[in-house]
Amino acid sequence: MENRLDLVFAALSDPTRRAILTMLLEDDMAVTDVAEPFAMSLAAISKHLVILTRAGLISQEKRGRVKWCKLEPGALKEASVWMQGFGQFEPVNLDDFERFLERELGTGISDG
Amino acid sequence: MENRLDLVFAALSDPTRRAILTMLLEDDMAVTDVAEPFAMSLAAISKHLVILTRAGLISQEKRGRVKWCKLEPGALKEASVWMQGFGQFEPVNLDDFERFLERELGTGISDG
DNA sequence: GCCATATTCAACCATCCGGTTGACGAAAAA
DNA sequence: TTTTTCGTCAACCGGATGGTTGAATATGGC
Repeated sequence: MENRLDLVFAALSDPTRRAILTMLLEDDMAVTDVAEPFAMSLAAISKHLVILTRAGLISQEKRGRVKWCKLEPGALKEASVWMQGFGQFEPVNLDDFERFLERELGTGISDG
Repeated sequence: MENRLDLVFAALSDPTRRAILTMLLEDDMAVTDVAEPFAMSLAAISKHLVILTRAGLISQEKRGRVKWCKLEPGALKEASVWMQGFGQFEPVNLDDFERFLERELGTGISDG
């Protein structure tokens, strides 16, 4: 009886996966290119992408032999709704977000 | 090298823990009272509360032999900021939230 | 046809997670 | 002081998670 919210939050709990989402904000990417900055095997990244896909956070489309990964930010909405119910947070500005991105990018990525 | 965000999202990925947070929205509660509606042991709930505490989502204060649990919604803010960066979601209304609460309360709680 | 590239699959490993039970310690009640 | 209540601890269990390596499966290029 696994909830969509379970899958989304579990997917977000890993810094590698959050970093992948962040990269995909920029543009769609092939699996190999997603894997490039990380100090782990392609197979490991492939598994992370499965988890993100199952959570609905990304979609993957194969064109030729290349599988493209695309961010699906809508899946975050449900989780965002859930969270905001607790804090009645004011709308967030993007400067805050960028600050967090910087901290995120400092962790979980080996080079780049 | 565990990130605060890791802990918060991991804590939120379990429906029992989300239900506990929802209960604490109402009021502070003793550990035994938190455990009461769930079909699992007190020890299991105690572990969940440790995880929520480490994530900063609740605080616990012992008065006499009773340990009180208190919601700390501020810990959600960082995670909320992170998430909103992806979707530029419009501010959420509380009707949406209540709808999700109903779905949440249908899972993970045995009676009540 | 043959080789290289892109990605996944399968097996394996160590660790973590969510639950159990039973023992324990501390505080309140009798 | 004895007993009950509150909550955690310790040991254990099965299954999930995050990583590895090597083989397998497409697809594209020469």
